[in-house]
Amino acid sequence: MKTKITDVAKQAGVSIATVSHVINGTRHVTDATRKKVEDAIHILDYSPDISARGLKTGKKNLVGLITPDLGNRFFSLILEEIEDELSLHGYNAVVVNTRENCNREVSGLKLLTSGITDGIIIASSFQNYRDIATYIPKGFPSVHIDRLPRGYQGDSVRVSSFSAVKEATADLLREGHIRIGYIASLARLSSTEERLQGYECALKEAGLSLDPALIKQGDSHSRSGYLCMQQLVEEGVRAVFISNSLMASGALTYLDNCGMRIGQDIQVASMRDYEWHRFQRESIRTVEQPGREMARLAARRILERIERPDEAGSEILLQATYHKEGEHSGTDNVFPVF
Amino acid sequence: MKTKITDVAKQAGVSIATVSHVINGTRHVTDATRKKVEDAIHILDYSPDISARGLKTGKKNLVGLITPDLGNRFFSLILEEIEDELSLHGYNAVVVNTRENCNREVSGLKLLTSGITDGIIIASSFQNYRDIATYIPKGFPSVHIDRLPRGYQGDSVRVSSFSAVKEATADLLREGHIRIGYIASLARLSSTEERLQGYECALKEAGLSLDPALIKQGDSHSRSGYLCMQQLVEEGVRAVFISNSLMASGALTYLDNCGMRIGQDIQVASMRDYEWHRFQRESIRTVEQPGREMARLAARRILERIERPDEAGSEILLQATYHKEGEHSGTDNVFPVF
DNA sequence: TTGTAAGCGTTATCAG
DNA sequence: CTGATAACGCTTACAA
Repeated sequence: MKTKITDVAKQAGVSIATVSHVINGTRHVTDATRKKVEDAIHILDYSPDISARGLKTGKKNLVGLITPDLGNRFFSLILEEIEDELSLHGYNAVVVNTRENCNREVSGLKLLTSGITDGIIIASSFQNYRDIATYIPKGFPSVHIDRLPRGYQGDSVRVSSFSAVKEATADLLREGHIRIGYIASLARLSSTEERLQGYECALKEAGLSLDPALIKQGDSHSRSGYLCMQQLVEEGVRAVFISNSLMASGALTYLDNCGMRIGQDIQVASMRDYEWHRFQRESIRTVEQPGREMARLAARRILERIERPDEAGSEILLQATYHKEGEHSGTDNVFPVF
Repeated sequence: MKTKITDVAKQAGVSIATVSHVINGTRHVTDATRKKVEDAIHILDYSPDISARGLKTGKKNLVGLITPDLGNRFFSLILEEIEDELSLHGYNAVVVNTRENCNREVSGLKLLTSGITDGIIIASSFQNYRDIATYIPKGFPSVHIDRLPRGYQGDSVRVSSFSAVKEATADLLREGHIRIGYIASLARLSSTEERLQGYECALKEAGLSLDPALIKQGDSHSRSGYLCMQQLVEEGVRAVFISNSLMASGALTYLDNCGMRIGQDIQVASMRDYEWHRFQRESIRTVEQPGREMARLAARRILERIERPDEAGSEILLQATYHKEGEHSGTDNVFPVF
């Protein structure tokens, strides 16, 4: 049996109110009684039931985080950054990992919105907001991060990669590549769509038409990067854009395996979601996302919303940046994250 | 304002007891009233406050997970496996990421043991159990995984690498290597200690004395793997054992950078905590941990303990296995996890 | 300076 | 078959 506040009160010979007040420092008590209470707490190893406290006060000092893939360094990095920012303000964070599975996302959502947290930060796997809207109580503090389900109106923080991807593609075109392969990430995500549009727009402006055979649909994991790259090489492609780092890892593995030299036999451009040594060591052009900044902003935003739930939400939009080889930011980190 | 059970009762024109009972299917109601209640729930978008429910019932259907490093694929893999097993039994999982920081571990422990979960699974960063014992209420269902703080007596699941590491080291010795480098992981962990003992034991049995200069202390991250490997190479070492995969990644990066060929210029043996393509493609000997199995067992054990809190806890001990090059298990996965 | 008691949103035990 | 009501462990007026 876990000890409760009444046990402490009995042990200390005071009322439960007094115990509560010394714990929370919420009114003055004499040094003598304070000591008695503190001793009792120590003897009984008491710690308050935060669930009961939350029920009474409506405050939990906890924010929930729903992330699609903790095995992806991009998201675990975001998680770490959010944790840091929240703990600066006395909040804890708990995570639910959905693995891009919509059912798991729904059950995580139900869990985190039904009384244990003050608010949530979510990177949703859903394409349309209406499919999850039911599970987020109206007015419940929440900010969407990285991905924006269609139709969502409230708080969000994301980074636009459109311009940077377009620039990267244009750069490859400028060097004379006509047939540029594209490895796309999970189809239903807003980020996926936007990056692809950057690619398409660059082609269009160069007066080229889209070749569907050069656009391969991956699933954001390294395995699909490998397979898509294989197909593209068989198509005879000599330049490629890869729309996330995990798939880039798989793609590079394929190129290694078949002996193609990056920067020589084939030109590679890729999203760079996090520090990774191969990006430093090889001739890879990258589109960098300010992931940490996005995370910080999301954390601050959820805290604002928890404090002022009635204010209207809004979107924060950051920009990704294009880097030619050797121009990576954060080059102090030449070590693989992995 | 979140809708509560009284709102639903009012809307449906029944008592709150009835609402509760249709939600939980805990007594018979006529189809007519059931319908009224269900409609009301739907209209109002009601979902029960699990915190209040937990307060009343003492059941949360939630287990907390405390993990030291979600950026390490070893742990995110364990997390995924635990999630799967728990959800099979109707439980959810929430994670707290400590990043090997003892303060964060303590605050996570306080959070998860004080009313929101039914039990916890923890991979602790503490060396001695007494330093966290205060924060785990006596009798609170908990199982330790992967690492065993000194003095802990209850439920735990871990894998012993002693024999396998010894075997790996002996193998290198057998091939004529006398000066075998060792890159150790975080010093305070039981797993670190045990692996090092495997190495030392092999040397001793070969009649060799320990050379402290060949044992480098890392911190379990890839960066330290890089640096330690650099030092060892400067020591003139031509064979090395690396005691976790993350550090192996860093170490291999160093070897790449200075042009040393693995399996030729230097022999590498390493813990293999998860599937990783370089282990498949290069001449690296590995000591494999059954991480997924460990996770499954831990999940089942915590469920048992939640159901029967009074039974005595016990230790489950798995064995790591030594593999020479090309003998890796799970070779269907030739893709990098990363 | 301290204690009593109401109430947070549920479930469960009674009656009806 | 359904409705009042006590209780879960806590915080917080309100009293003393």
